[in-house]
Amino acid sequence: MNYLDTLNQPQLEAVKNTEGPTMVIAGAGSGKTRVLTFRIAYLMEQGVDPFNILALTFTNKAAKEMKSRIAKIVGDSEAKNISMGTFHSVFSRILRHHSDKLGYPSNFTIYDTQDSRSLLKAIIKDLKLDDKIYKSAMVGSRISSAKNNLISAAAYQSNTDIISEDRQSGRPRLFEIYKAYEKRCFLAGAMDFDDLLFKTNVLFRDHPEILHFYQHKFRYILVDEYQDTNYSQYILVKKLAAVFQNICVVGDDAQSIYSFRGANIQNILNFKNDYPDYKLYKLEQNYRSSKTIVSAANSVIAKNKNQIQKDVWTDNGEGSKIKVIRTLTDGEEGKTVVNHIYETKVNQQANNYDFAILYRTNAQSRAFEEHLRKINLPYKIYGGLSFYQRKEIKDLVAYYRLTANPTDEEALKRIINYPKRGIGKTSIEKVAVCANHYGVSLWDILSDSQQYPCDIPSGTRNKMNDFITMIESFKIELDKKDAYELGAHIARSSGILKNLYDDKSPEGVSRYQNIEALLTGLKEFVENETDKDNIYLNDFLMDVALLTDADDEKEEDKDKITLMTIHASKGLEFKYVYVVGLEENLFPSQMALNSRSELEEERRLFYVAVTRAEKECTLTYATSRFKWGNLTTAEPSRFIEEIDSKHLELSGTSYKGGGRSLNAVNSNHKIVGKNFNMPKRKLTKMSDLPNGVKNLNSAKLLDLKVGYNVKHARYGKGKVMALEGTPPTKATVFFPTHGNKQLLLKFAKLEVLN
DNA sequence: CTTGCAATGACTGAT
DNA sequence: TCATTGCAAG
Repeated sequence: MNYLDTLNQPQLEAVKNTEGPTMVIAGAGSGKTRVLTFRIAYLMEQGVDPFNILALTFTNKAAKEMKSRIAKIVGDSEAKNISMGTFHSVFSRILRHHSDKLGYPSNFTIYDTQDSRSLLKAIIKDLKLDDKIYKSAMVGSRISSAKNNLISAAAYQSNTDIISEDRQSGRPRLFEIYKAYEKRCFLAGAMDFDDLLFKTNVLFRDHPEILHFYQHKFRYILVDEYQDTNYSQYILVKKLAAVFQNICVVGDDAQSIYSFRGANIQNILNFKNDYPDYKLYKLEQNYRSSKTIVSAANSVIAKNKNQIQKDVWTDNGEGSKIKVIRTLTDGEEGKTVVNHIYETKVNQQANNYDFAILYRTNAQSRAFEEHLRKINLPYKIYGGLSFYQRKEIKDLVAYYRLTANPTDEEALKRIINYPKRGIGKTSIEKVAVCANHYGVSLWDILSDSQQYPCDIPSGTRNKMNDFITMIESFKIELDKKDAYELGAHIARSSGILKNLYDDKSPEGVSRYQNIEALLTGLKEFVENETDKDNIYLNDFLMDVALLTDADDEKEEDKDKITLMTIHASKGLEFKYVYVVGLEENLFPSQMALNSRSELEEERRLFYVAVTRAEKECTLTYATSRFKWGNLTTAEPSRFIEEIDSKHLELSGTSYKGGGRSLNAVNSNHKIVGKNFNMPKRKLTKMSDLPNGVKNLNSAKLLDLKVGYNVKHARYGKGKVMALEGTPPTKATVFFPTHGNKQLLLKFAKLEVLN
């Protein structure tokens, strides 16, 4: 069957009308990704060269998936030539080609948020400003939003509105910080996330021939999640599309949830002004969710004033009502949701990957983790501290970064005394003062003491020289050894591996394992890249700053329950969705209660959350919750009341059996029910669990039945004779060599052989 | 310069 | 609650 036959009328038209400006307004679950994918495949079938296609997606993962789907239609070798990825990754690649035009090295470093904050702190200190008033996070977001609006440090300083804003907020010297930050980043050969877009704009502005080249290269441009683009991104797209105007933007104004990082919902609303002869397609049929869910979501989003008129509907079944569950504490919320998941899993024969727990803030994940661990349900947390943000990983990567780009100030500061080599704070401070004085990088001061004399005691000077020599010895290998060889060499020679190996604490062991994992990743990276003969460390560094956990999902992580923020869940779908922490001041967030527009964004966020669900959506809240260590009381979120009450489960069976009392909601949806009487069970603290228990084939353990053959690390093979508890927590296992043994499943690390 | 303990402030969201 | 920062003592 032709893939086009699977599309409905508006989808098909959106795919086949390939020429000229096009806007696709795609309601939640309306097959937006399919349209994008098929449109690209169709373009190629019409003879368009993949080199001429640019597709900007919201995550690297989305790009990867889309590419492989396109490859299935048009073939691998063709698909891989499409320029597809996030704004940041696509434009960082372009910048690497032309960085000399901006005075940057081609292997410039990408500073992540941590690096950027740390540099800001240093600058605030240098300028002798009060770090209580000039908080790095505050200053950082101010600079970020300036960049996203294409305002350079110089422009910032001469913008009277901005300057008076800063004066009024008591931070008149903010522009000085911005100036110093811009300069220090440049000296370090580093760009932050916003620079990747900002500098590309500068490149296109100052070098028309380069812009011209890309305007003609990218004859067909597609932008996903257009509602979440900021001004900087908007201008980039507009410039690139100016010649051929074959621009197709896809989005949903109702799902615009990133205004905090500069996204401008007006971009989608103004498309018609930018391209008056544009074609508009509306995808309104939802294929994802039940009627109840679609209708409930619609009833909520209708409360927003500012939106493009559309009518999302579905042919799917009615589905079950949306459950609202009240609990007394956040801990109980965790337990209730996890038990609910367990029962649904058993009753509906569902997979782990069918479930998602969505929350407003990362800090909420804890209670759920704790209970999921307790009954051995495998889960995966997205967001929060990603693998690449862990200290030990950042340390090793800092060695790589410094090797590739010695002027990288943040990398240098991070590792010059790690592992300890006797170069302390005061010495580094001295070097920093010198660097400022000469207007060069820290590395220049360290490596050229003749040209940049700096009063440092000879003992310390020697240690510094040793460090410099070491980094330089790595540098020589940059294009001799491949990424894995050099990476492993650095890990060994720097002393990091030994340092962590000697640390026998549980944290130390896990750090060592993480380093090993990074090296394994490097190896895979080298082996998977088949296009080139050799993969060097630079290739790896190129986008390591842009990688997130979601981007390299491991095979063993596939069948796990998903825990993530609602922001991170955009574009995903799950059979069973739990939206938790529905409390005033949490969701909607306290910070969003000041203005209508902020509250509307929270509401869109809630809309996104509910529309992730296919079959069932459950809303929970706790009447009290720990915040910063003390208990605070909470009111249910206004969003619960905003759902048309006919879709809510007012009372009844959200639980089966156990004779527990059920939550009840009266017709005014004031929640009057009692909390559950939870089965009493000794609680095990997370810290009590042995290392590595978390992921240990717990999926299989759940389904353990009497008669199964299992394997125990010490006793060998055995047979399950009896089980206790639902879910099973304890098992009696007969081992031919040791007889009957009572085992706690949590600890026994049984391997299921059936 | 390093170590260990007390004080402190952070919880929106993320490429 | 937890992780980072500041300070005093070795």
